[in-house]
Amino acid sequence: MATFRTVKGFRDFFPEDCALRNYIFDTWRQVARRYGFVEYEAPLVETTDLYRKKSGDEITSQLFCFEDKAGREISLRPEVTPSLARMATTRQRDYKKPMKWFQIGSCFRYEEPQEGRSREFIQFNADILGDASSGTDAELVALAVDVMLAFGIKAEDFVIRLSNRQIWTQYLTEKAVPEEHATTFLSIIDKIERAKPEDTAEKLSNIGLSLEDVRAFMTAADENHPIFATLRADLEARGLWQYVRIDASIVRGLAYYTGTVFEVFDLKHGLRAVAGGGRYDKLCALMSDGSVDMPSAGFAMGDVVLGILLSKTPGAQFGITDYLNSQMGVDAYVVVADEAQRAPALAAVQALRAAGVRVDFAMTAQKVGKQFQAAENVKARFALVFGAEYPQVQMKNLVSREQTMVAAEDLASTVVQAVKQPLVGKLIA
RNA sequence: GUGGUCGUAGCUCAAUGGUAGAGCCCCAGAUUGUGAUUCUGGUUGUUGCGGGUUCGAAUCCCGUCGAUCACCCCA
Repeated sequence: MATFRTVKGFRDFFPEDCALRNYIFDTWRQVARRYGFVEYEAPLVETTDLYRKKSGDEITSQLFCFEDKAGREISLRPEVTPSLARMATTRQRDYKKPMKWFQIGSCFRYEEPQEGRSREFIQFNADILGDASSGTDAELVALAVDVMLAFGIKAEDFVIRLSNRQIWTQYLTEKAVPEEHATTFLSIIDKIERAKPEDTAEKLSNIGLSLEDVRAFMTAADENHPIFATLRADLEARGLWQYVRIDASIVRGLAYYTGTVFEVFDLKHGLRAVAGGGRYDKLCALMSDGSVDMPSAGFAMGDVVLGILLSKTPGAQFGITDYLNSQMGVDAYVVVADEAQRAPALAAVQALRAAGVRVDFAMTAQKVGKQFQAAENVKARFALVFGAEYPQVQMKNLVSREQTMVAAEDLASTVVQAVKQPLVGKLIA
């Protein structure tokens, strides 16, 4: 039994886990680049005040915080948006608007871990800064949809639940509810599907509202509500409206959202939200004490729930398998059949690697059978046998099992050509 | 932070208060120039940890740590 283990809520990434993680990263990055986003990164730690200033109680109660050796209050980042707002407000004049930025990195929240929830998780963040239009919101929803599709997660597997906080602020204005109750009210709406109706009714009556009236308003706030009109037209034109379901109970816990809000949910497994985000028009102004007013919107997708969803979605397996095959294998395994030929074999290993071929070999003397087994284990496509016949080298296709002799001087160019050929599937006897 | 369930080999699990086991995996050999199968052998445990009850504890009790579920909320 190991004496040491990972700290509660933290994960190891063994090679197979790391390969899956890299597949997720590559897919995120590829789709974001397809949308014209550029990548940035922020520090893993910030002053605790940065999070106190904006996020609201939900997040600050989960901060992974500590004092550094000089007594400064520091927190591991629970999310990246505050750092982004800090960075963007500091140097926004250096960048043309709108700024389409994305980021991939770890975040930390001190909460009770369970399935889909760990204390360190990796987020993909995509944000568009300096554009208040609903076209921006549509671009972000479209990106979220395309990311899901890129993973092989299809329309029957997920949905974007979308709303707009303004329908509720308008509602409160109509009902003459004092503004200081707005946060309380949104918190009630957030829980309305989970809490007991009588509790909800009581909380609403405390701020002068009735559950029946709120319920009726929610039902009426469907996809025909005028507040969604331009966003809907945009997404319909893209053919993506089918992925969106208007749901007025989506308000999101973070304090800074001001307009469109949405979350990505799976439809078949009852998992937690895969992604979430929305419009935060006032955040940059808040973070810069009013000197930079930059309306913005964005969303984040976490690797943990996404990973669970990928493992449970049959259609997502092809992409993973392809990626793992391309990333985990090597092109050629050099077999040293005769130790007298180790020197030229090593020279060939280095020459092949210099030519861009992925090569592995037995670093100590091994029986030929062992070396072929090792070639199989590392998923090599070709075996290159250095033996008594050198300077002829035997080249064996480990899939088709065909063998040919190649002159040592032609080996690099021959292998380079061979690995470009499409894979021939293994025949099933 | 609160409550429920659980914790045995690297993994999946067995062992009714009475000597801690199996399968898989891994390593070596059978097999000295070809991948599979098979066979043989081998490593692996302070039964999460610490106390307690008992002649005797993997088993019962308490605590603690961890996993998981619910609350909370969300990536």
